[in-house]
Amino acid sequence: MPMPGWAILPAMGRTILIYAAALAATVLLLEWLQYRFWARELGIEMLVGLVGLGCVCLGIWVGMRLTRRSDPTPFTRNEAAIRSLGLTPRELDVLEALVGGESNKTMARDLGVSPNTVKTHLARLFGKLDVTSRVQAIETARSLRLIPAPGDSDRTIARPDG
Amino acid sequence: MPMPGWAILPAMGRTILIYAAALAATVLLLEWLQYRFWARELGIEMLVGLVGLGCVCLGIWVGMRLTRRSDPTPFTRNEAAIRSLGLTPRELDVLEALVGGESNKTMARDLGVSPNTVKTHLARLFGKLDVTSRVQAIETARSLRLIPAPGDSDRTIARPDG
DNA sequence: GGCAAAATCACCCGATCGGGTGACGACAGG
DNA sequence: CCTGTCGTCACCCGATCGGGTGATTTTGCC
Repeated sequence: MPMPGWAILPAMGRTILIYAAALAATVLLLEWLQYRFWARELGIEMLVGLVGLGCVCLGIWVGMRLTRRSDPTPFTRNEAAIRSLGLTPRELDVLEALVGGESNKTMARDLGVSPNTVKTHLARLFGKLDVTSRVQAIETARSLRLIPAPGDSDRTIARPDG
Repeated sequence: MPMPGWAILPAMGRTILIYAAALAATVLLLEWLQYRFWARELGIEMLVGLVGLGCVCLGIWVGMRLTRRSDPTPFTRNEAAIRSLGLTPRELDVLEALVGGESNKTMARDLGVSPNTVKTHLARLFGKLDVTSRVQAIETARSLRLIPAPGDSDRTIARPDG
């Protein structure tokens, strides 16, 4: 389910409603039970302690739900920026191949075209992104969400020692 | 404060201790107060409700503290990888300058050295990272957590001794 | 059919990069 | 004292890059 951005506040509101309902139900339940049996059996202190413990657990659960991030960030490509920059599909292919750090010759082989073609696409890409080097093109493209940044889609964990 | 890795669990333990102490203090406070005044004045239901409300707030606070800890990912530089690769401090400076996408000449001016020196550092960097291009060096360095990735917090944790 | 955009490829040329080698001074450690 | 590491700089040289121009074919659209 896509879950658009405006849904987060209603989601939190629903959580708060659930919490309020649970609290009210607990209070009602206690009001119904307490006078009859437990107040005399356990004593007021123990009863209050149990209520407090239960409410603390409930609060922890609520607090965790409130701060839980919906963070995975599946990386939606910025189509608006692509259109406003006038990037063609082939130029995007070259841009995606660029992040591999390969040479123009290798990218040309991977894309099935001539190195000269890759050079042409790259030149137009540099002009449209207003950069002068491959690294700057990658940085700019990532900041514009044209290509996924490391950590967006797949998380590469480093191993400290070999 | 360097805050070594083992300190995170004691930090959570401290939070739990604070929560336990607050709960105990609340219970003791109530035990001291309730019999004298409020139990007769407000009635048991209101008292239990107030206790529950307070404990829910306390629980929410605890829950938020427990989950907010691990979120920001402040990018701790992988010192182990730096040592295992044998990267020198100056090579790391060149590596950090590399992500700007500038030419060797510009990096040399920024670092206050000759372009030939930058070339030498870059050559050794490429050899140690086992790459052949600037882009690959940046990608590898990011995957090894040698330099911050675009998604990470841009605030670098202090280097140990400079 | 005509037109415009896109994609492809070629060529030239200067600047830069990447690899390799050698050298010199500083500095720590055995 | 000697050795190793680090940082600095220089030179050569081939490969690559980046910029520019021009041309052809394909594609889609009016």
